[in-house]
Amino acid sequence: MERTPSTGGQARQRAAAATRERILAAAAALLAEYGSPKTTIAMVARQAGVAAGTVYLHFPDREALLREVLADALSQLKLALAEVASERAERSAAADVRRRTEGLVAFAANHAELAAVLFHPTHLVTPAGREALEFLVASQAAALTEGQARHWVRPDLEPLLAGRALVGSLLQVLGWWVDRRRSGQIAPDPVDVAAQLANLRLYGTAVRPRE
Amino acid sequence: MERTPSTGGQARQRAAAATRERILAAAAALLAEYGSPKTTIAMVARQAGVAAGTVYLHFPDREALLREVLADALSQLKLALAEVASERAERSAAADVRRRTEGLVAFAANHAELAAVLFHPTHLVTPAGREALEFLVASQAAALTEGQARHWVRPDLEPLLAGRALVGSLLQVLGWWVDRRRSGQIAPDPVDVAAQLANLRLYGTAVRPRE
Amino acid sequence: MERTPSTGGQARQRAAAATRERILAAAAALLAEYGSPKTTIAMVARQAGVAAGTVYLHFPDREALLREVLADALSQLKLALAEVASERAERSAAADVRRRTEGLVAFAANHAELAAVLFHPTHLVTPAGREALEFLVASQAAALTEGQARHWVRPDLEPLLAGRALVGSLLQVLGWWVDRRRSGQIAPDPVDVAAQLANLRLYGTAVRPRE
Amino acid sequence: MERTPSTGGQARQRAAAATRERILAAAAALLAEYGSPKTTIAMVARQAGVAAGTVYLHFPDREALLREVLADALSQLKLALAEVASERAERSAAADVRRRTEGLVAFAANHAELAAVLFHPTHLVTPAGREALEFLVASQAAALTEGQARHWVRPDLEPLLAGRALVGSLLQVLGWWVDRRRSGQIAPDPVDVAAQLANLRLYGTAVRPRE
DNA sequence: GATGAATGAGGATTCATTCAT
DNA sequence: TATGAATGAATCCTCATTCAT
Repeated sequence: MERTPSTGGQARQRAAAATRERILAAAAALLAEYGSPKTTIAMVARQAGVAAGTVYLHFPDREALLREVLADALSQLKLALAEVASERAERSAAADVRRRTEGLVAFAANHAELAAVLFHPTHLVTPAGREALEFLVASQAAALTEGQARHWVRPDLEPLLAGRALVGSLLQVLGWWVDRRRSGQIAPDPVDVAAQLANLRLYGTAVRPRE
Repeated sequence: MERTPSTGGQARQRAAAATRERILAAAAALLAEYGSPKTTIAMVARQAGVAAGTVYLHFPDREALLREVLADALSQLKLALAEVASERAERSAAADVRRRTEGLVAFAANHAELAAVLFHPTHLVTPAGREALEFLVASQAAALTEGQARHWVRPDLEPLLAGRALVGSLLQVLGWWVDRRRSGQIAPDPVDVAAQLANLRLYGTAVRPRE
Repeated sequence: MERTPSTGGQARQRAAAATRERILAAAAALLAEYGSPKTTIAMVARQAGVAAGTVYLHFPDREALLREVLADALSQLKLALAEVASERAERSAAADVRRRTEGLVAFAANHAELAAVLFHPTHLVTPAGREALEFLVASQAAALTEGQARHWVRPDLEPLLAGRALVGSLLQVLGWWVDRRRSGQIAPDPVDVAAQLANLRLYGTAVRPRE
Repeated sequence: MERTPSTGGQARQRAAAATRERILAAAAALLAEYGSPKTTIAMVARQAGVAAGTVYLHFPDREALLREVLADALSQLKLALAEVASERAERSAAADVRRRTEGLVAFAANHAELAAVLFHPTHLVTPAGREALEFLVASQAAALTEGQARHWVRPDLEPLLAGRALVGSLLQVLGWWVDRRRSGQIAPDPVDVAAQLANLRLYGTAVRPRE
């Protein structure tokens, strides 16, 4: 799928890699802003300061470029989530959920562009976008299943279905939140967003009897 | 020099209206399947069994056709939801949420195509799609606000944020569910879907202390 | 080229003739305003208060309709000019030129729409428009030739060339003048226009030695 | 992220410029022959020996291409007229008019295609064509005004009106003349055309008392 | 590796013309 | 006669992709 550049001079290799990165960065910026259907190769090339043909030196076609941007974003997200997950700490169920939600919100805050790409609706219909979505669903489902094993999560929940619902709310809210922040509109504080999402996830909307 | 054309030709009027409907139906089917960017006028015309030019006899442009399909779908959804809402009955908070969720799932089941159009991610970036989304968010937020007034809903929830989260889960789950059903894959029972969504919404994922 | 309507009821025939006239009038109005390339059959039909198909009942095609509008306008012009020409009066050369020029300006003033159609640049490239032009050239040339015979017109002038030049100035000035009047802009007085055109034609621009 | 593209590839630049010129030339040829409404981009591309899309590489749209052809033709005309005007010579009024008229005729003879474009009736309704026309009217009017100041031109002439009339005859005669020459028909000698036009302009059609 | 001009297959839209009612 | 919905060829323009330099 990718092409290994010729084995010649290392400086050239490095330069080529840099070009490749510039193209990816340019594509990410445009995809975050406009979504896939409205982002043309010409736009990407211009933004990257590169000729249109150069894009095809580094990616076989438009589709592959898009896929790679999304894959990169997804792996960054995985990285961020893994970091949170790996935190060594005894945590209560609720604290764990809160911590993970904060991690997700932090990712959206710190990698706003990647988040905007990942959560852009038009990308959910591409293979790579769908893959990202399904990864999130799967990990949420896994978390729920594990939670059920530990009696943190209600046993009547269908992990796959509930996981998908949770991902839906996360994508929707974070996508909206990131867009607002990126476009300079007022947006709730990250701490609040995380708290709201975590509470909603843990306890739903209903008042709890005697809590 | 102007003259109002005679109103005659009712058969023709009916035929024209039928053509218009065929075009709308064809567009709905294709939009549900492929989303807006991949649905061309030529495809719509072929599916409707008319010439390409005919589409422009009934709609000023592609955009207007898309808008109308989405608007139709949205108004059908509103209709379905209003019906549920108008049911005269003393309902508990939980029963009310369940009933409304069932109504939504029923809409998705009975108007699978419209639901698929409405929930197709690519449509959320169009004006009409965004309108549909914001309508849902607003009505969820309103429901939450009212619930807070009646002490059904936890007062710490931010209605707009939580409403958006709820819409996210509904769109995600119902979109996925409708797609599976439409493509003939196995999909959970409507009753289960509604129950899961309602429970998740009411109580979240955590086990409830002594319930 | 034309079609004789069926021999049936006379009332119907009269109605049909009226429709035909309405179409011609509508076409004239639009051609005067927009010129041929921007005037569509749909526009003509709407303006005439008639269905698009009806136009084809009275004219074999767009081209024929255009041709007839132009032909009508030309024959009106011929009529107006013939009237002036037929005035029984002993006239000096100069008076004759002035009278004829006044006649042309009067036509432009009184039949502004026909004049606008006739003088619209885009019509000069159609067969009918070219015919109108060539008619004017021929009659100017004839007038010049006659003038030469009577020693009113300088013998060194090439009638065909000079006639074309005269037509050029008439079309250009009257076209401009009619447009201004039709669009409500300030425009010189008809008397002035005629006087200027006649003087220019008779004596050119140079001051005359001892006049 | 932006980067100024290297300026290299002079050969390519030259080739691109050549393509651009080929397109302009093709457009000029077709516009001269058929006028704007009948000249399609496909025709231009075919005539230029390029693909249709290539045209849009060099011109933003059809309109811009047309505008540029007309602007080029106009500037060539201005150049030719300026050359004549700048000739250092003591000239009598009549000699001056003759010289200028000869200059115009020479332009029509030497740049037949450009002249045909410029004088094609359908172009007079485009913004660029109108601009060309108004430029000519303005310069004729200016010449007349100056002539009046020097007592070469009759004081009773309205410069703007007379200027327009003169332009009308020039366009009409030269347009006709160029067309004949371009289509291989017999056409008067340039010297004769210039002489006739100049005489007509100076003295009109009437015999002059004692000349 | 990089360039960017060139390509051409679509895609949206218009409009003269036809024809069943 | 009149209608007006339907047709489809023609036109403008876009954009992913190629390739000679």
